[in-house]
Amino acid sequence: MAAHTLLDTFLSKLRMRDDVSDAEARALFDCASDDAEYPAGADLVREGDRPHVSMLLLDGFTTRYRDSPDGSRQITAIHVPGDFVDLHSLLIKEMDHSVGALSRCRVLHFPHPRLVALTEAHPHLARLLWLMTLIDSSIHREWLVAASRPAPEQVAHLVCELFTRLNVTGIVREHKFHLPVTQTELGEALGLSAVHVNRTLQQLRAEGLFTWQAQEIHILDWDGLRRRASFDERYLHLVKEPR
Amino acid sequence: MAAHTLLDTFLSKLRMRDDVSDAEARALFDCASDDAEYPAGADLVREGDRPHVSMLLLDGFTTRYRDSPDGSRQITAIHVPGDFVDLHSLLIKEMDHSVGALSRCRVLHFPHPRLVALTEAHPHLARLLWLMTLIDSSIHREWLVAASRPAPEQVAHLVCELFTRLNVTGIVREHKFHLPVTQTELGEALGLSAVHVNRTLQQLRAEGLFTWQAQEIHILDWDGLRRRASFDERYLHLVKEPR
DNA sequence: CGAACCATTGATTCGCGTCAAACCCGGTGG
DNA sequence: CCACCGGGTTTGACGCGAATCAATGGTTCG
Repeated sequence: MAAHTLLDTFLSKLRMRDDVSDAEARALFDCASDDAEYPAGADLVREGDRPHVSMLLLDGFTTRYRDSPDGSRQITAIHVPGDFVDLHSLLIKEMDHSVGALSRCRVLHFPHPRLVALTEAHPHLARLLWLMTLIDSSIHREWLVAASRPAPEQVAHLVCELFTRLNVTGIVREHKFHLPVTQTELGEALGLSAVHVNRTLQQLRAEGLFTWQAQEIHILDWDGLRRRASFDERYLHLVKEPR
Repeated sequence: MAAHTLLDTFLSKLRMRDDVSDAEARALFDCASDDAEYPAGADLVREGDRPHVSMLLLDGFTTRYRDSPDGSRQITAIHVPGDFVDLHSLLIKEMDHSVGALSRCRVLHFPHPRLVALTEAHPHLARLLWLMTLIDSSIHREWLVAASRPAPEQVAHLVCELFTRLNVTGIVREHKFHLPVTQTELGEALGLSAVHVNRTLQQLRAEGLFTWQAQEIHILDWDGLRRRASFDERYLHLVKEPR
């Protein structure tokens, strides 16, 4: 599949938030250069790097994370196909965290000079890219809110979020989707130990809300899960309006 | 003091990250409309609002927060003089959290239509505004990392962050600064109970790192505090370079 | 067929929440 | 001037959620 076919996923995410003219879409496509592939476990960017391209995730899953000197890792974000994984490096310049591949994944490069030129030529499109980073920020806030709630709520909330975000990409079918995240990694994202994650998953399974086996999530009771997680998708801003 | 004198604080924050031409500074100044004042405890914006202006904090302290149905409150950010408290509402449109005043505070209004025009006329300035929201995002990530560490580290880290951010504004003198935050609010920011915050503060005081009495923070041992908090200010991106 | 990784389970410990009460303070009003 | 009050701080007792330590299966893979 050609890279710019997959770019459509990103475009559709933009178009869920505002109209994007054909000219803008073309300018965006023209902005991409080559693509690259990484095996599971590889780092796409590392803390301290000064990338000269931003990467759009075409296929696979990635995390943003920070390692502590004591060996623990905190995952601060999970990215799904169609997300920009490090658009912020365009302006932040020096990475303050790393981006790692959860699965084999493919990315499309957007050289920074071209992106800068894009913001000059297409201010509206620039605002939409800005918006996408603002939504990332909103997700961070939501994780902060969730962080001080009991483990079952946290896990349920993350499942709700990923389900909702993946629904947009067409990856979900029949309330089932693949998520290449181990229980250890889930713990790193939520600030829980792998042991406790395991017990929490068992509990939620027993409640009949969803199953999570062999990296395959099956949501059995969406409304119940939403309630369990106090999930309110407004923070994802899946609303189309002039920006 | 005239409002645009205080706007200089914001300008100096921008200029710590990149050059800002006089023309750009003037365009920014012209973008402001009127100012407003709020008493401590008031909300500047509420979840669900659709503001038509963004507010620059001239004086005082504010929080971003979300209230849960069970009555608990989670503070996701603290803003200090010279910060934009809701620049993101420019593109996010519908607020997904509230902004409350920790102290009496004064803000300067920036009507959204003018800001949009600004992004069209001054792409570089637009990128700098974007950058400021990216730094907010970076702070969120740092809080996420800190959230899964023991209480004393968390508190120490927040003190380090605020000290560093306030240093830029000239509010700090002799390693002392005023911070209108109660122990309850500190708990709401860190996801700790007020009781535990109290005991944690006592412990840190006993360690001789800093004192926090009557909303006055006095840092006694900056290097020790940094070490205790594993504080690395790189995430605040206080570096000047072309953006 | 071991090595490595992941999921699972049990036992124990500990950080932190919760509940409850006392204390300290500046502000208010009789 | 003192009784009163409310918000914030402080202390103590108690219990729970989650970390830690340690060990056992299950799988995949070289």
